[in-house]
Amino acid sequence: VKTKFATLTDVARAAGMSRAQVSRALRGDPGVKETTREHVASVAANLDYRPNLAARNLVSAQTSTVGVVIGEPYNPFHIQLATSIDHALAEAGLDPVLSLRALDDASTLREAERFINLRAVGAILIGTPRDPQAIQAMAQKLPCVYLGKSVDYKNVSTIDIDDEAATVEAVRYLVGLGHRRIAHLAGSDEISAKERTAAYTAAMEEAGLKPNIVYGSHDAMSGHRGVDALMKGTRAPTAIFASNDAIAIGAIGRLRGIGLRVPQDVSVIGIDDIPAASDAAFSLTTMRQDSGEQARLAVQALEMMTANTKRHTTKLVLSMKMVVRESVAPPK
Amino acid sequence: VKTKFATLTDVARAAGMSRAQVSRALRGDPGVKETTREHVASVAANLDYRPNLAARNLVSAQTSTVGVVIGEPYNPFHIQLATSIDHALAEAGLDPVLSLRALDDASTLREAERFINLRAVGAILIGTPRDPQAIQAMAQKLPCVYLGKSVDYKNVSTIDIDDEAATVEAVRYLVGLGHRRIAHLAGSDEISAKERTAAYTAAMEEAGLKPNIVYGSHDAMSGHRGVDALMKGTRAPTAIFASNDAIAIGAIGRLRGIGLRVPQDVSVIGIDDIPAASDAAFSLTTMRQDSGEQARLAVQALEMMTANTKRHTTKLVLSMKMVVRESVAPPK
DNA sequence: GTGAAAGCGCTAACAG
DNA sequence: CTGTTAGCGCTTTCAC
Repeated sequence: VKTKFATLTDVARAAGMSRAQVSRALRGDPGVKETTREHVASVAANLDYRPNLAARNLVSAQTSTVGVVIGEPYNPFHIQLATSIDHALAEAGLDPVLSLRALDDASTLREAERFINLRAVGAILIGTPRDPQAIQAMAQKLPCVYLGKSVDYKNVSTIDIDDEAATVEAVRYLVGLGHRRIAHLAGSDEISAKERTAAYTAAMEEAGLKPNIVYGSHDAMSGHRGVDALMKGTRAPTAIFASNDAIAIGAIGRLRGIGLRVPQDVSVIGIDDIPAASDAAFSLTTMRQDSGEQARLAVQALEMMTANTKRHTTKLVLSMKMVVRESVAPPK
Repeated sequence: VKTKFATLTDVARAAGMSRAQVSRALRGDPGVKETTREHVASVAANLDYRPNLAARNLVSAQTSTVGVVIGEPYNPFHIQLATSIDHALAEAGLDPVLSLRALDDASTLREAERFINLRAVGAILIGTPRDPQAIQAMAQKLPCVYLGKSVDYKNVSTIDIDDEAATVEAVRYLVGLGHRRIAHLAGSDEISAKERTAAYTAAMEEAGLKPNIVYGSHDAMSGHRGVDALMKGTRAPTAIFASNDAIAIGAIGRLRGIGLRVPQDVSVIGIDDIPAASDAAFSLTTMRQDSGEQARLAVQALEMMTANTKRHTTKLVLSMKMVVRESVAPPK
């Protein structure tokens, strides 16, 4: 049975006062007597009143909706970020509308369309789209905050990670421990992956060491395969710097699979600090990205863009902190 | 700069006709001359017109919004389901509003609240909440379809999986291959996990075999630990029936880690058929849950509930199909 | 096929 | 502190 909802008018009548005052009372507007507010609240509860968001948005010409696009739904770190953003948004009184549809050209535009029709105040984009033009197009239509590595978009606020610094720190750490043969399990053509690979190469050369790179993608399977490629060579590494934690975890699994111990035989270090990294089974040493902080900054950046009349874009670069666990040791 | 959007009135004026007709033209209403429609479309495009969904929903007193709650965001199968539902909904002309907030008492109610205020036509719930009361409460407020194992909720359509049949099929398959020592890596207290464990026990006893169960949870780490528990015993199993693929994959990784080959030394079978299961690195034999079909049926069930005046609930039980890959072999 | 009129449920001035 | 008055942008009868 399609139930009709009680309207403000119903509540006003039942409470014996004007709709305007009821509206104010319900929204916690300052100019309402405390007793009135309580009375209204109880009447509304009795009637099971539900504010109609459509009406509210229509008349106030603004919403509290923020579109959130998850670039790689199967990437645990993206889910973690999305969850953090969800909370950060809620704290700011904003309502996320999530999208799982990957950021390719067509679907991005379609999602943008939807956000616009919803009159969303803006969008937060997680992850690297293949096509920078798609996000650029989206940014033309509503304030966008991009989380993750990106080219220098115009009109887009970005929360970047200092991949280079993190990579250098990781490599130097391994070098400092005495490792000489440090291999790199790289991602593919995401910008962050490329930067990490470049920084790795530079750091190795700086230390007078020869880079050893196996390309793959940012998932566990890739780590698995990467180890196979690495270990059949004549100069097997004593340490592996993985482009992210998923790869690192896949690599650890595979190393053990072929009878190698971590870290006694091979050390492994990753980037991200996904939930699984801290699990005792892996105890992965890694460079932590603070998803909570990124989320908070993203929401803040969005608010800056919407508050001012002139869209004030933010460009931030966050650094990562090393989390030392048990997957790294000096070489034998 | 906060841009104002063009309204229907603007388009109507520019097109030299009434708002009503423009509205019909834009929405593809039948009673509009073809030339008119084209004209309106081009004028609207020129003005970069965006229909205001709030206004539309308000006046038509209905939305195309469907709330979708993901119970376990870190469970790849849930993400897969959510993605399928996303597509199925889009095909039905409905708009998903996703929620990552787990289904505990408080947040469920809060999400329900939000869906109601949005005047969503219904909700699709993925996964097993700890608290059945929360979902029951949600169902009282809007049509709900529950995906996954559940108690027999009233007023909730459910798309169930035949865990028992799938389990029995898996166990019999192993028995048929000659396995006698078949262990079970169980989940925890999710209903589906319990059912699988119960069916496993029954199937083992039916075959005159002694059950061997290690409890854990539905993730890869649990498989890892489960293997450790299993293999240090005196009667190590020749086959493992895992309560889901995540566990199975964790188990395979760990088996290899301790020098055991899969399937030569130990066979492993799972349930779900998550993306990683088909990866060459695991090649996991498993019982497939068809997420696409589940999604389609869920949307269909929702439509049945909203179409009829009396909410017609659906209770479906889907069976799984075995996908034979390379993680299972006869015992040595 | 097309237009005119009448609101949907709510908030935002503006008065008191 | 509270009420009155106007609509927000759109769809929907109901005419023509």
